[in-house]
Amino acid sequence: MTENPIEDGAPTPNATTNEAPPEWPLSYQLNLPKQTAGQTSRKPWFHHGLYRGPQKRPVKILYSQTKEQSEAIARQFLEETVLGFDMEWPWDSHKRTRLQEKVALIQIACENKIALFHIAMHPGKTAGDLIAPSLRKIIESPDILKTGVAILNADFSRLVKFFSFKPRGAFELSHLHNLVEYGAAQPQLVTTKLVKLAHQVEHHLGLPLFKGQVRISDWSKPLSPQQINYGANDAYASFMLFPCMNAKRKAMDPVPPLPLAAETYLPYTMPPNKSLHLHSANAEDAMITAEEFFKEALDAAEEEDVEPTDPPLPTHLFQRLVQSRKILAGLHKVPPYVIAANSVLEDLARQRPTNEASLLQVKGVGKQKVQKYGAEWLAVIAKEETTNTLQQIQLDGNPQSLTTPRRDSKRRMIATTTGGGEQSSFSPQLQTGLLFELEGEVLADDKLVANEDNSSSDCSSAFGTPVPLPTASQLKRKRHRSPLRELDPIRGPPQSKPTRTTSFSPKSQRTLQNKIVAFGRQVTWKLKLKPQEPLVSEETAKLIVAKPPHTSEELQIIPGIMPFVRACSETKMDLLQAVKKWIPTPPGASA
DNA sequence: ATCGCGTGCTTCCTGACGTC
DNA sequence: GACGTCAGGAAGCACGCGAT
Repeated sequence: MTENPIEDGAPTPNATTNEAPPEWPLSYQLNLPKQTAGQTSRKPWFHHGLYRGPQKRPVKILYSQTKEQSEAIARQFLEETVLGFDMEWPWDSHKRTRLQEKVALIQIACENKIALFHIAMHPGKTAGDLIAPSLRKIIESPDILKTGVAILNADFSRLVKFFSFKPRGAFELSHLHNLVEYGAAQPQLVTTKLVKLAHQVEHHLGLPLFKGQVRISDWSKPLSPQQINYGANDAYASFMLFPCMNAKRKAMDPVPPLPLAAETYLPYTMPPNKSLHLHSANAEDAMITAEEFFKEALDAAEEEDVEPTDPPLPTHLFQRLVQSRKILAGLHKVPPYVIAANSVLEDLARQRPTNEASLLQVKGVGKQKVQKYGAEWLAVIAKEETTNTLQQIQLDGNPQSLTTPRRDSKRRMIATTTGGGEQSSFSPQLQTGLLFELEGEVLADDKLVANEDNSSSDCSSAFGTPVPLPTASQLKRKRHRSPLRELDPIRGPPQSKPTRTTSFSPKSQRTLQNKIVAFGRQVTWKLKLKPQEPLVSEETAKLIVAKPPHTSEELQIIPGIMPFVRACSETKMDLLQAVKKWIPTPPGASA
């Protein structure tokens, strides 16, 4: 049995922050076999057989070839509130005439069992002959959500067209996927757009879903083991995705309501790409669009926020940019205003872009400006950042305290669990979904969710977004340093450790910086996908030398370091070890 | 008023992708 | 295989911007 999806309380735009990580919501969990030493690790395909319940009970498969068997099996599902749902039919069913060949197989799944109703084998000529009453009841009940991809326009439309059923409770998984994936960060993307089941399974359940030729095999004959596996898998995946994504939804801030059943507002034909409709918390309205919901939430959050939205203008950096504009104007023999308007320089100073991509985000800066003046602007900004950071490290040894508040910080604070759009350095746990931890001894082992390159060996990839790096153990450490903890108004920021700064001669510093940059190049060569920009900038190298990290925590708080850290992990090159080798821990310093 | 630029919009086309 | 959707690129055009 699963929880009732509707019974999670009336969501409000001002829902409080969910600090506690959501737990895997089911008693049946992924149970991968332990890897032995030296064994090549590779992700297995998603398979219902990989899940185990209490006392290691496997998922049962119930297969019916007659209406009577179907009735007995269907009755076992009548008390469920959510069922994975799928149907199969011969790919050339439009050429066939028998009703059994219009809908050959109906699959439903709950947490502990999967039913395969092989309609093609049922004798009879009418819908009443073929479909057991309890199965029809399940299909037509609005209180039993049937979850699947394209369930309305593919599966349910067939049941309407050929069986004259009135199916209800079609829960389109793509809708929930879009909701938890984009949420408040990009509400315009929270639409009814369909997303492949295989994509969703890999994304949320962490394992690839096999889709071979069996999909278009003949479902009208007795099923082969491959067909049974395929049919059972699709339905079970459709079921598993719901509680998984629903847990992510409940972890969002604000908590959006569940999407409405698809048939309540969408046609049975291929749905247009429109804004997702959600259950409304307002008793007067039955529904609210996702865009409206997040707009209300944002407005409410901004009303509470009394601080000005624009950060103060960093006048020193602005003056530097003005000087730089003069020089550029001289070089290009154009008036300064052609290089950039004052407002553009102000935005540059406020937003402090660090690469060409972020330069392009600045209003008034396009490809041509980036090409002509981008390098100069980036250099001015980087120089200013380095000067500031070094000064700050000398003052308090905490480079993180320098993070400039961004214009859209509020929007990011109400971002989603897995977040589309730009990732915020304020909320690493939200980007990766790694706050989703699985229970159980097997899943608690970092090494068990296999991956070809071992780069995503974190257990939570089976529930969060499978983001390769940093590893789960690194992120667990990070969790203890959660930004929420650091911003906690009651407990206040954690006590900073005694700072260690280095006192190398300028020449030694330069040598060490060069070593770090060269290390970055080695890592780049090993990467399969080469980054467009150097993994480690001179500024970052300077910061490493200025305050050498001795733990991964210290390493990860260095501004701009994370792409480098990820690439090192991916290529199995130990950055921390290298730094320690070049810059040994001074005596008496605590790691 | 002028200039050069960025931006946004529309239209058309193509190919990829989605379902079974 | 059939059918439909959608994203992205290219091209052209209009408009707004800000310093002089």
